Amino acid sequence: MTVPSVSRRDRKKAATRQAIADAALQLFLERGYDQVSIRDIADAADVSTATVFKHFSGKEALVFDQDEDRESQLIAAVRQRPSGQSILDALRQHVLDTWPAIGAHPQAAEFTNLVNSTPVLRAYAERMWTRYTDSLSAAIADEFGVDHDNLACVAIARFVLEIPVLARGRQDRQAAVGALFDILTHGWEPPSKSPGR
Amino acid sequence: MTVPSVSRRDRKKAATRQAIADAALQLFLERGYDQVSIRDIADAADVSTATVFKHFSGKEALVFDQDEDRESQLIAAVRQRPSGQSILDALRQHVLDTWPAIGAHPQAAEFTNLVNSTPVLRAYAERMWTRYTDSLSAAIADEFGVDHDNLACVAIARFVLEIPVLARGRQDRQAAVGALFDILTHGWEPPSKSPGR
DNA sequence: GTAGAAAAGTACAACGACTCTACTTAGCGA
DNA sequence: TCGCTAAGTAGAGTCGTTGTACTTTTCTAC
Repeated sequence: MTVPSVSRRDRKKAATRQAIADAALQLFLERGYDQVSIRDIADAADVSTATVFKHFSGKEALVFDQDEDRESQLIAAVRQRPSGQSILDALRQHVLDTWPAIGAHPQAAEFTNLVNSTPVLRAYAERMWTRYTDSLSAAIADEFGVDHDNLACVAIARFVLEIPVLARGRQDRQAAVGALFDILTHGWEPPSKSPGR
Repeated sequence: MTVPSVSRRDRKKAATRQAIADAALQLFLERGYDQVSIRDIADAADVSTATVFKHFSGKEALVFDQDEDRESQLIAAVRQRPSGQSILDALRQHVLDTWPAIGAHPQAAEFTNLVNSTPVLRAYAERMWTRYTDSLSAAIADEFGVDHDNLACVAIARFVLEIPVLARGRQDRQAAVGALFDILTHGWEPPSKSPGR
């Protein structure tokens, strides 16, 4: 797939990064996040601790390796949506489309468990999404020709970005995403008792 | 006002806590959050660093001193609402009622500026609210007799708790809170161009 | 009042995340 | 072949935070 690395240097750099990420993930899954120090990871990957921080901004970033460019995809989904489609529908479709890939990991279950059972990782994961509130709301505001800090735009951006967080861990994520977008589209309705969970 | 401290010990304890919080706030406002170490604060308050952590769970908690018991108030607003009032209306009223007190600080402007210009503090402030998602959603679910992890209940709890975050820094917070609750009640509507900001 | 429990505070050492500086090494381009 | 640059290393240092063992203060019960 994506192998734009031409030079040997870039290849080696990527290899080092990968070695660190792999070592980190394995150790985290084995012992738990708090029971693994940066030094442990550096030793396992056979690099110095300084090198770890050359590749990753902090310990939490080691867990969420391929953070990718969610931001640009998000903006594109709004800007390049089919004419006539509402922004909320475009975002709903985008979330439904790009999401299965994330759960396709080999050790998805253990990984989810690791994140959910480590408070600092839960917090980091939530921030990964809400970090894009500003750029998403700016894109939405542009579509309507209003100020970037328009309250309705900031609000819907934030609410939409909460949806992945809320849907995580649900048995039927597709249905959950749909229900959450319905709340934003039509307003909240009290739950019905019978269908339960 | 609230002076339930009877014993001298409790009074002294509260005094040292206050001394630490005061010293911390002053230093933070003077130099900025990152330019002040725990040792600086401890020295200014004439206590040891260990004492600082006896009173506050971490450096960020020094900024948000009177965190109070927002949680119990929130639950009470749902549980003890007037009969016939919807949960969303009860929460809207609760937010509108209990909020002016927070902005009544003497150095409110500088304080807001401090928080907004320090990423770690922004993150902490957001988490202060969303931390109560679980208990609020449980209370809401109880009102309807559904499971605690009912999606609609978790979602509305989370969205409501985002409202204070979204309304912070707005010129007319009351109006902002109202508009945000309207989104949750009736669904999102695209912004109109003319009224602008 | 005084003894002793209980809590607040201190000094000090330690750990882990992270940064900085100066140095070495390896790939790249001429 | 000769630098230039970027990757990596070693090692010391800062800072937040915790744990341990000790002193001081206050409360309580005799």
